[in-house]
Amino acid sequence: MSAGRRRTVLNVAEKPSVAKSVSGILSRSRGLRVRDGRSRYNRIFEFECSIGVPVHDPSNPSRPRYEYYSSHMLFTSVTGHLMELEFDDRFRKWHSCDPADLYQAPVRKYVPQDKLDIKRTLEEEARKCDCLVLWLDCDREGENIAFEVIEVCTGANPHLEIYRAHFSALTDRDILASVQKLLKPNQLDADAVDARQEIDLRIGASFTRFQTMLLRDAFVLDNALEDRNIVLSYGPCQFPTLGFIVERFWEIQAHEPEEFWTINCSHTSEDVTSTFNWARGHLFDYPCAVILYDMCVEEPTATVIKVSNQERRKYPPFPLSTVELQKRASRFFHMSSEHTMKVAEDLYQSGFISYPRTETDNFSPNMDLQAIVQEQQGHPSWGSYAQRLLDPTGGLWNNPGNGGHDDKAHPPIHPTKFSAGESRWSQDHNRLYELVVRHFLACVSKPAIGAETSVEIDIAGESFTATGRMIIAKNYLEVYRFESWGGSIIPNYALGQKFIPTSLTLDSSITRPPPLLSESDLLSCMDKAGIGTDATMHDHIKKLLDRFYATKDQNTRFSPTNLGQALVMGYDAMGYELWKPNLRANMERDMKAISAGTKRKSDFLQTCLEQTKSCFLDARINKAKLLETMDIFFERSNRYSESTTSDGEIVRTCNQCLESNMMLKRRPDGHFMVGCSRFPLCRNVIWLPGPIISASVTSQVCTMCIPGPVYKIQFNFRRLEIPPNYDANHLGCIGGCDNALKELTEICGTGPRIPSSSSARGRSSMDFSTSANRAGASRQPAYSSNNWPSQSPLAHSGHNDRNQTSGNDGAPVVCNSCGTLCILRTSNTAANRGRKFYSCQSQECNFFMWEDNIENNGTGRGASAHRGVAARRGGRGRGQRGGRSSTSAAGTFVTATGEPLSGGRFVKRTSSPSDSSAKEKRERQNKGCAVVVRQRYL
DNA sequence: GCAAGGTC
Repeated sequence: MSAGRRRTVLNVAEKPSVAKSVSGILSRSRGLRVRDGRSRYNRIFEFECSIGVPVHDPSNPSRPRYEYYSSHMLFTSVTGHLMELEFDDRFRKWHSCDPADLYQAPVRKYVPQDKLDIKRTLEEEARKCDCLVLWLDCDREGENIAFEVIEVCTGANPHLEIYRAHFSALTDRDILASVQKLLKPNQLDADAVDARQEIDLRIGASFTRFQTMLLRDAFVLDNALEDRNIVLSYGPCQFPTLGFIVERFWEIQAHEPEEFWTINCSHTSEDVTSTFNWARGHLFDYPCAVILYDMCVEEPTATVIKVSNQERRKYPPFPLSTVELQKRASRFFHMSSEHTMKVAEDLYQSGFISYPRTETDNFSPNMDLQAIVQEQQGHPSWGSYAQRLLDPTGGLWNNPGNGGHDDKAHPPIHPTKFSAGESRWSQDHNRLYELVVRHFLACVSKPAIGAETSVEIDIAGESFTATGRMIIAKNYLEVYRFESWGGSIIPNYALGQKFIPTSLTLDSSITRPPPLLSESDLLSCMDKAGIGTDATMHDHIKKLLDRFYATKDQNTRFSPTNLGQALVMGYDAMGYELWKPNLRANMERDMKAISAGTKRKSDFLQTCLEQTKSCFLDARINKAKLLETMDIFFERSNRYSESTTSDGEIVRTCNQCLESNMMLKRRPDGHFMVGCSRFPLCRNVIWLPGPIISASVTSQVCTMCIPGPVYKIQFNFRRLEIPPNYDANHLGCIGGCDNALKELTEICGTGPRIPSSSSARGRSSMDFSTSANRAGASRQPAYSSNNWPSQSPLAHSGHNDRNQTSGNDGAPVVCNSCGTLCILRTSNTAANRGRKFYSCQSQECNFFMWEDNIENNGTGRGASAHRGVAARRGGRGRGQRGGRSSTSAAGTFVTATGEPLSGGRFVKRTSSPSDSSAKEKRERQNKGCAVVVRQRYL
């Protein structure tokens, strides 16, 4: 390119509004023409302008020299990403491949149907041009979109010279400077986004297909979910968002109220009552509180020991970012984040507010903030405040604070056009516009100022403090009516003054669980953990509602549904943190490394996909855990997942017909078999043991069986339906080498499962832990990731139609490692046939003790095994809740009534100290200590 | 029919 020669330049912005604004600035509105493109939203602006392009200077390679060209500018836009990532056609149908294949399946970027018009515009305009200048937003996504535009434009005109404009705000200064110093686009930023897109697609699609096909047809979901087309999606943003909701819900359920005590003191003087707060706050120890209280009552004279006066300030909020807009609209107006964004988008489109998707919470010094205030002077509600702000003698103006975030693309949300309300606006349009304007006016105002008086008194050595506040200047609070600054007035007290309190009471209260997460809380959690972006956070929340993973009540507080809980519980039980925010945080860290050039996209993709695929395969092998947690909340359906089992998984080539494959299949009654896919021409079949919960073909090949390869199968058995000396998780082979599998088939049979008259779902009656929801009980099991569901009432009832659950004294037997009820069973194994043993019903604990060992000394083989496991698992088991430890020795059994089983080394199980002290507290409270004193002083 | 990210 030779300096001075006139160029034709195609400029592309990320959205139509930016194309318009930048064209206006660069043309200085002189000779600006506009015409339609093929897309109705993306018009083309034309004007003349000079551009500065970098020229490589060998003498100073790090600082390019610039050459300037007068240019004919064509300025158009895209609308966000021009391309989408998708699997090749043959992997797109759900049943076209194993979901695990999606980790290697070829992917391609393509322009979707609704963007083809924009693509054609770009191609047509690119053919006329010498240069392409990219004006996408200056963030990683913008850089990635830039390369999508480059691909389309160079496809039409390979001779284009390509430059990137960098600007941090749509201000004259920034834009005019950037066009004079164009740079090259940054491939590393675009690479980071490519990697993110690919991983999101592969993880999301594989897990979504896997869990949908596994669970949708296997359970009778709630009525609302009975649409068979429901998708049980997994996504690296939606699941951590669900995780926040579920964790809070479990926290609430696991909360155990605790009583605490406070000494409250008040004093009325000059018709004003001051409330004095106890310096100790509150005590959980009742006797201690009573002693201190008694001392105060004995010598109730209060002495003023300190009086202080201080000026306090309440600062206005930082300039408004998207997340803050959503949080505040939710708090002030109960608007959902999704609705807020819709209304904000509408206000933006019609020019009343600035771009509503921004992380920036500080104003660039270049912005003319006074001009924005000036526009608002005529408003009937806040116009006079705006006038006062602009009055230099009023002293109300204050430069806005800096919240510390800058996305380098958009300013904070602020009003861009005056309105006293439009006829077509809904109430929410009015509310949101008012919030944006008042927030802006508040940002440029002085903080509120108050005078705070603090009085400290001493009663019998105990200290109490009363605080009063008087607002001296409301300042920003005058216009920001959504916030208040509570103040109370207290009378004047003099140092050394003595008085008798009007009331002195000992009051009890109980600790309360935290509230359910509000939308504002949820947005904060997501923001803090980096889940989603300002433009997508509300989408992730809405997705949880759409998928029936969570519900939102009238107070915008979220609860997980049974489905949401079951899924999170399932992944948690598998030991994966797929529902926690770490995955996304790690991804963000890796994206930064790719952008910085310290990590290569290809290396990162390879490592990350290998790890994720291995996690996926592992999850599939452990799918029984997911099925188990679903069992807690839902009944099994008789549909069984035909979709996953009709074709089956290949185990080996059929050793009879040698033509087809032997496939692992699930029978319509839920049992498993391995049969030749040539059936009925070939009738080779291997029936598998009845108590199998799940079976998955692994990639491991048996080294003994021929003809190979014979792939091993990961079995998961129902613990209580197989003899105790067999492992519930068994990697087996159907080729003939696996004696354990043969024995289990012989012992347990291949027929239907043990029927249960008491089970609504045909479950084994001993499987008590899954009943809460089915029985219509309102209480769901409390659960946290280190805290298994508490036992259902059935667990303690001792009702069991098949198994004895009591010890030799008739009382129920409780496993003292995990606190779960035990059952007495009879062994069927050849070595121990007829021998009785106690079996802990907790599937987490899974251990047993021979009954004859208990009667001898309680330290037999079973006890040893039990101890070993308790140690391996850190001594914690299912049903054992934090803070409540068993008082008995490890590896022994005691009865629930606290009596030891005969002859053994057993320890009495006492009620917890907190239970007895709580009872004592209640009794003492009922004696009315506080009431007596109230009578004395009132 | 899957994700998350842009945007209209």
